[in-house]
Amino acid sequence: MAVDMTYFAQMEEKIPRGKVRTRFAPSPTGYMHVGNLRTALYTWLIARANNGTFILRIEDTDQGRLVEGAVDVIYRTMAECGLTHDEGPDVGGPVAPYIQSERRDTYGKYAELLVEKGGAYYCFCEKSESEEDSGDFQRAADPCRDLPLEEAKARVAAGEPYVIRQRIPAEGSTTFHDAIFGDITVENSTLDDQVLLKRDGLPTYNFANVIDDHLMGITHVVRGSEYLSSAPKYNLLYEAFGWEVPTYVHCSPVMRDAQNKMSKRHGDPSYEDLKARGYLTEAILNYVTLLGWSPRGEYAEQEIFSLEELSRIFDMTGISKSPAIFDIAKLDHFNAVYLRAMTPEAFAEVAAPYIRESVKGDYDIAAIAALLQARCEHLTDIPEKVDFFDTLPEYDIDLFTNKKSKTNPEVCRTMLEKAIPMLENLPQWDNESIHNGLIDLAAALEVKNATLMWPVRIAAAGKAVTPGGAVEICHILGRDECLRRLRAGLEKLN
RNA sequence: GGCCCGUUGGUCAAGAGGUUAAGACACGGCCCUUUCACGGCUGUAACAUGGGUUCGAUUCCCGUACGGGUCACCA
Repeated sequence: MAVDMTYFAQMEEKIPRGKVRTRFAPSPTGYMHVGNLRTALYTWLIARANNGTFILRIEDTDQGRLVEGAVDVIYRTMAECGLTHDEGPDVGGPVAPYIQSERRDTYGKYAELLVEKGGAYYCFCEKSESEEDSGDFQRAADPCRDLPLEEAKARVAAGEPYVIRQRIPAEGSTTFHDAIFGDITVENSTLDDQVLLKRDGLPTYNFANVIDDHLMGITHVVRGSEYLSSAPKYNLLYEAFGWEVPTYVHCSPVMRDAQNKMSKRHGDPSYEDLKARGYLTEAILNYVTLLGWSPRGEYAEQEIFSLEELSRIFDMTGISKSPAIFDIAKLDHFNAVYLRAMTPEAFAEVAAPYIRESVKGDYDIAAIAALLQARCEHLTDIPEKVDFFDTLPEYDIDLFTNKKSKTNPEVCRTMLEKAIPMLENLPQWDNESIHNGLIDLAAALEVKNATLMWPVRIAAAGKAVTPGGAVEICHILGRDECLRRLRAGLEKLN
């Protein structure tokens, strides 16, 4: 059988060269795990930091695991995060198609090419499950390994079922280089003659990966460290084809605790879950980037980075070798930092829907948002904090007692008796007027500010802890509602 | 079990053969203050372990322990 070399030559010609090219190649399983997101992020950053090209490839060879709508989740998440791709199924590109199921024919051709080159062989053995864990692993001496090629081809032609296996050298060792882990050497005798092309004619994941990465001109292969052990086989494959080996960048996993990866099974949050829990995309990306990577040089002390900034300074040598435990408390901190850094207007805009969850009344939403900005770590904290605006909660008279403010029910009664007429007669109902009115009153009464402020705030809000103090709450409530509540509080004290 | 990888405070982490071993989160204290926050200051807390090499190792080498990964016609 003559192998059609023009096909391969054409494929080679299409490969773009001279620029860094990276790819994110998810299987469409329906979720963007935090670990996946981080891999996508690092992959994208490597491309951007090197003025390279970032490619999205969908690896859907496992038909059994397909999940409806899963590809959309990927597109949506990538777009939302700003991880724009230059080539992909939706935008096309010079080495299309970018969906593995549409590249099916290619793999078989390359598998046969590899057989011709001696790097693989036809295997007719039945798969055996029996000899699985027989203690120490010994590479099975496959009888088909030494079958004369002509004979093997004849059996193939006769319709006998077969797989194509990689021919691993029996002796020697293989060394490959990883950008993070350095040189790693393994004995070839510990490597398996892995299946490249399955009985059904479809490629195995490892094989499809090598073929696609080469044909797409990928220069940096970024992936999880679970593939570290199979990397030597990849190397051997590239060598057998006579192809240039890409730079490997293996990333250690994101863990939920010291011994388990983050996983959906354990209920660990995906990107979408985090969004639903009130985290900002920017905060998630910033935190996730730093989980397993740290900047060097002049940026070594910096922790807050925009994606744009990262895309300029990201340096893959800062990726760490050891696994990192995901710490939600630290994410909380990043989220809080991002919330506080927003302009009041921008914050009001994102906070409004959450405020509206519990505030239906006709209140100044922007004013409420202003109180919230420094006081929440998640947007989802908001509804509970502002629930007192619509309805004054039932509250206990004990709330009027506060040691630090030097208040007790009697004192509070006096304070409210004095505050109510003053507030009734205030010429203006704004923060400054209310503030001055109360401060002046406290001075006139010769009590500390807190002694007066405390009962006013308690009566106005009915809660021990509120976003904002007496002044702001009175203002937002409006004079009528505020006075109604203060009178009710006084009533309670009488 | 074989092979591969990893191990700096509770967490993320910087770091270098000689440092008072950064910084951030969390935690404690203080200040500010109209509650709570924000902000400011401050404190507790770490080089897994045993051998080498060296004048000197947390840093380099070897072993051990612990943890992870991998050993599919899954990806």
